[in-house]
Amino acid sequence: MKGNIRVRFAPSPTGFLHIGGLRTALYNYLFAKHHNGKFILRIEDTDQNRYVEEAERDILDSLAWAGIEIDEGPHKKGAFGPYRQSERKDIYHKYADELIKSGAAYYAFDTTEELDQMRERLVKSGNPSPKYDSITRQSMMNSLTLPSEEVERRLEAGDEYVVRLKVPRRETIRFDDIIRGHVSFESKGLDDQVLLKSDGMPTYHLANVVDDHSMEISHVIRGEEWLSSTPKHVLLYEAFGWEMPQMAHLPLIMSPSGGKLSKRKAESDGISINTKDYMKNHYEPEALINFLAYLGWSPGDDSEIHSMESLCNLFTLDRVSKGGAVFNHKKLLWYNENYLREQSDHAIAARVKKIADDAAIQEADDQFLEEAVHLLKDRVSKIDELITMGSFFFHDPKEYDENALKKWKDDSSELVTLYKNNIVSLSTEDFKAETLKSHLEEIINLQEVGFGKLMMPLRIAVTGLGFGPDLFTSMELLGKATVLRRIDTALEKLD
RNA sequence: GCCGCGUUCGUCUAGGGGUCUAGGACGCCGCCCUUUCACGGCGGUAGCACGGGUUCAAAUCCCGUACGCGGUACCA
Repeated sequence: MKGNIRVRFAPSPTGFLHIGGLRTALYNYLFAKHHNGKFILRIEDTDQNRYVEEAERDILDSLAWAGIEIDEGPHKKGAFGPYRQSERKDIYHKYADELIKSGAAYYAFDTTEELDQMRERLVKSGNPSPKYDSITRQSMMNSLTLPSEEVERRLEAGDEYVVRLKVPRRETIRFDDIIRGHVSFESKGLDDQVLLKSDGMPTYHLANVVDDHSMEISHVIRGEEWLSSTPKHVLLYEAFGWEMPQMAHLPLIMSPSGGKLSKRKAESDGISINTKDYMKNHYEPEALINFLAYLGWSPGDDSEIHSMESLCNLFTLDRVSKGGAVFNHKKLLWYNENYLREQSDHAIAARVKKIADDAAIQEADDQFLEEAVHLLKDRVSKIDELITMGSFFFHDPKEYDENALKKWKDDSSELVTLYKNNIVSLSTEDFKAETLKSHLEEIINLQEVGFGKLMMPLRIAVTGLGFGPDLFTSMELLGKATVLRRIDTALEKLD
């Protein structure tokens, strides 16, 4: 790849950063870094109505959490600012004027009501997709139909107007997409897209072309939902006489039940849609990134686990697939387990202290916590599960797991009592996993029952659960006093 | 409806005319390990949407059909 690679991620601040948006950002970032290029963040805040105050902050936080570093953006000055479209209004106006002068665009004065009427009229006469096109515009109020004095008068009087792109009547528009190859559209299927809105803001179409050009963007990597408006952008580049950046339209992320991963769909499928939720729910950012990278792309070998750095090295656009990819939450969890397990007990313990809102854990002895983490971490998918599963290391069971209780049989009390009597005389130094286990074996042999007959009730008594880390090691960690106390309580409550 | 883009195991994917009785991963199932739950190890399950071409040969190329998705705004 020759020249300076510059790509941009251009979200509109209308809400929290969508997981699909994060993937688009990721692909842009990987592509940029692979080619030693720049990753630019541009805020596309041209829709005043949908603007959300906290959205920009959320985008920044989410990208930072994910490990995607911004080279230029609203908070990282570069030579091509400003990076917020709302701060570039005069630039768009200048270029809109240029288009009008060259005849590629025109003023239109139609009101919303008039447009509605036009559409209604066309639908009634059997046109299922009414357009403001080369035919329709002849019967509308615009600088193509109105006498120039009238246009002049209206503009001077401050009448509301929009600027529309004058789409040629019959023309085949072709372009090459890195992912999809040759793509072509007929101009007759396009309408005279509004370029400048009556509130003075540009639409996406104008703004994105002007900005990509003036920010010297080399590659536009965006979602497939933009594919069908690309011909309009082609027309714009042609009208300006600018070279168009290379285009790459990414496949969409789909919901397990089908369709674009929308808020509604995702929720009913039990999938979180905002990056923020993954942060809040303590996913490992590396896992999300790795998972997202593989959702629509693969390096072509059998590898699965890659750090961001490694992904940067491997990523190329020609290995992006064309079809939509279904979000597979179980695979995400699998990635999460991988990244969780490769961290040291020490590091995880420190993080657990931070995220736990349990005073007993926050104040726990580091050594003790680390040992607990060690016993637990192979059994959970996410770091927060460690806290719920390991709660018994810090608190006596308040209640006993309903499912586990099924294993508390008629003879359980008797067996547990025998075991208790057996270990009660153990000294603190002898209260070790191995010893605790051999004592249990002693009892079951004596009573001629299976291992589980005693082990399960004992587990319930000590932990309140029917599953978990190795019981004997856990008892050793808990210590004699705690274990005996819990056994007594259980005997009382469950007998 | 129209326009566009897609379609390999349930899911993510490898595959670019012969090496494909289609490879890997997640999931699921089984076995081993563990006298628990997991981890781990081993094995298994399952797929080229359909129909026509082209070719000695097609998952791979072409054309249709079906299905899916996207777009069709003074939203991005």
